[in-house]
Amino acid sequence: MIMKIEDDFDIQKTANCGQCFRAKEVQDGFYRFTTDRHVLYIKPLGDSNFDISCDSDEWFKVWFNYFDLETNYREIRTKIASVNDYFSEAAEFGKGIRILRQDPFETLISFIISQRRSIPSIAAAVNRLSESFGDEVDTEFETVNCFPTLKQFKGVSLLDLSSFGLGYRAEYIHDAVDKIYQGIVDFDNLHAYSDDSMIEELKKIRGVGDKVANCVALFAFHRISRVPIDVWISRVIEEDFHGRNLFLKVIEYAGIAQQYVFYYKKFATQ
DNA sequence: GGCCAGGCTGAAG
DNA sequence: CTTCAGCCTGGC
Repeated sequence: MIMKIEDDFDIQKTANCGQCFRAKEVQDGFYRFTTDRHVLYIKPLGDSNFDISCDSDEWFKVWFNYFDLETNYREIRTKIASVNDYFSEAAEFGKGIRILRQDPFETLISFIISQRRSIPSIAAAVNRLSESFGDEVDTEFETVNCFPTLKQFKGVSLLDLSSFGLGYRAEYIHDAVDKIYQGIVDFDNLHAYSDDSMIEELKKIRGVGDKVANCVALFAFHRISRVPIDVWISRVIEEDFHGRNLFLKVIEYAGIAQQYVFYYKKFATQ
């Protein structure tokens, strides 16, 4: 069906800006997104129209929220752009990016894997895990593997995990699954935590530090004032902001500003 | 072959 | 509190 979406919404940028690892361009301009057991094929048709593969019921139950369509990004982008020239250019370059509300467990495991690796290499590892341990869902075009659930990960030994080219991260994933399963990390209730206590709770997991914890807070729980500081954002603060953390100037939506800036620094200025 | 990548840990200053 | 080597593996 056709859906009209008037606000900033660029499928390609949203899929490729580094916040998610399983979104993919499939064919004929369609992008495939998956979350939980849902699969969506979506294609921009121009003039704010999008061809989507699901019905209106699923769209409003699942995807409207996933793409954060109730938030007015145009308004936020304009405010971010008004800070200085750098933010203005980054916001223009990243215009259309939306901060997804991804599945928390998938986000956690994906960003544990992400440390010291490139995006394609992260995506490959996440896909291998999905193909080996995740459920299969049939769509009208293909069979898609879901990201494995906590239960499915629980059934995988550390030894088996180690055979996935995850290196030292295999142990971190094993620890994450273990601590969530045992309730040492209160994962199911994280949505009720304040930003700071959420980060603290996540950091109980081995291999989860400030950066990964902030990615989970931002990309799964939509805590949009959180700014994950990776090497690219550090470089911006050093090289372009002269050591000042200018994200503080737009703290209410600093996470969105961060994503524009990350995308700009990594893909436009290299 | 050598070096480095979208971090974290643990040890030492 | 801050710094820094070492870590698995794949890609160049």
